[in-house]
Amino acid sequence: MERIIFHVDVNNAFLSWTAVYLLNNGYQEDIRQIPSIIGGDEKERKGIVLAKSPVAKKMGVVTAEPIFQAKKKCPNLKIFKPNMEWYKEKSTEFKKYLQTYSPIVEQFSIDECFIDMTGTHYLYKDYIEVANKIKNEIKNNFGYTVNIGIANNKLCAKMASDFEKPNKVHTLFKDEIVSKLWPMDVKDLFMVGKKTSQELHKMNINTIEELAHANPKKLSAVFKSQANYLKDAAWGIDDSEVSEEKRHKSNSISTTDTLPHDTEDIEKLKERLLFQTERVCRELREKNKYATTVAVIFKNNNFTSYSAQAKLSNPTSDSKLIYKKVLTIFENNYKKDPIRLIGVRLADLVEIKNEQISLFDSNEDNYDESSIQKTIDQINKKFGNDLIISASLKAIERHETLK
DNA sequence: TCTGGGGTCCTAGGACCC
DNA sequence: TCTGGGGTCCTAGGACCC
Repeated sequence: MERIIFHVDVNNAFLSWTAVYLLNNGYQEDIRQIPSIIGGDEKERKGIVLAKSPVAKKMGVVTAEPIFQAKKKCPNLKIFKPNMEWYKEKSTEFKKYLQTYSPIVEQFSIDECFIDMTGTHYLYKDYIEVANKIKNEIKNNFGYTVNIGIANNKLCAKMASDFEKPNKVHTLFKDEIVSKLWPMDVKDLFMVGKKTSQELHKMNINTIEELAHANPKKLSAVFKSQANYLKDAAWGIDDSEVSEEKRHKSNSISTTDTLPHDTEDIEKLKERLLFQTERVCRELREKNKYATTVAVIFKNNNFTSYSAQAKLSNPTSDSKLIYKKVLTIFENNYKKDPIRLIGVRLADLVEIKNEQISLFDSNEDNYDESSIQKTIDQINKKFGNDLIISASLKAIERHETLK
């Protein structure tokens, strides 16, 4: 039986959700109707466009460009701060609502879900009608609009939801590939970014139709294993399942900060790493997971990035043990260049702690305190003390510094 | 005050083993 | 006697997504 997949995409998610928040809180103007953006703090060097209103878009404002550039294009631009807590709330509410239509909902990002509607035809005869119902209910109940793509697989559903915005339902069924997908520019195909489209254009492949008919050997020579994906995608082929778990199986947790000023100050960098380690470890413990790999991420004033990673002897969620590893990696890899951004990443996360008793690790220095820290996390959460760092963590920092 | 932050997946190359 | 070749594991970097 042919599958039926919906892809539901919130239109201008951050901006729409902020608009709803403001209207709920007595703000008179709907910021979706004026030239506006959601953007980071320019003073903190986080000043880029995260989302834009349709009016701002019309004036040439694009996502991820610096705010000062956006202002040039659009002098009367109004800028609003992102509110991630609120966005997460709206995202959860969005997903929960969609689950009332099918048990198989996959959250693809904060503002996108796939729904497997196959087998719901006993309940809903006409899928386009259901999609319109969902779209309208979201608008009426929650105050923002969505696009819905309907297709026989995830890839085509995703492509369809992107067609014409906002507040639209589109289909891209098998028999519509030639008429709807093929005329599109290759750069609009999912997973074809800047590099890939440049390479394709060099090969004189400009439309998805041309990609569909491209010589497989030539494609493979340039794109290696990606060639298979490209060919399949151009023909609208995708067998992947809508799966709820897949997205929950996060295999890494990371945090990075762009610093207010470039710095070569080792103490400052280490202190930043300390807070970041605490941040990612707390998230790790919340998820009841243990990390196997620790990485430190750098970006210098030339925008050159580098990173280094190392394995822990045992998976752990103990901030103290992880911070020790972070410092070792930092000291062995920091190139003494002016640092613009620094961060910590935990990877190869496992569910169960693999307690490997090592003869050499049985000293006090390597005693795993993760269970104690979990308790501390809960207390901190209860009393709202978000930034308490345990004294022992601080001690490591001092100790390592003195060495 | 010029270019964010959080992810996933893939690849090339080195170390090591047989 | 002038350097094979398969396999695994690991790391760094890059492409891509929202």
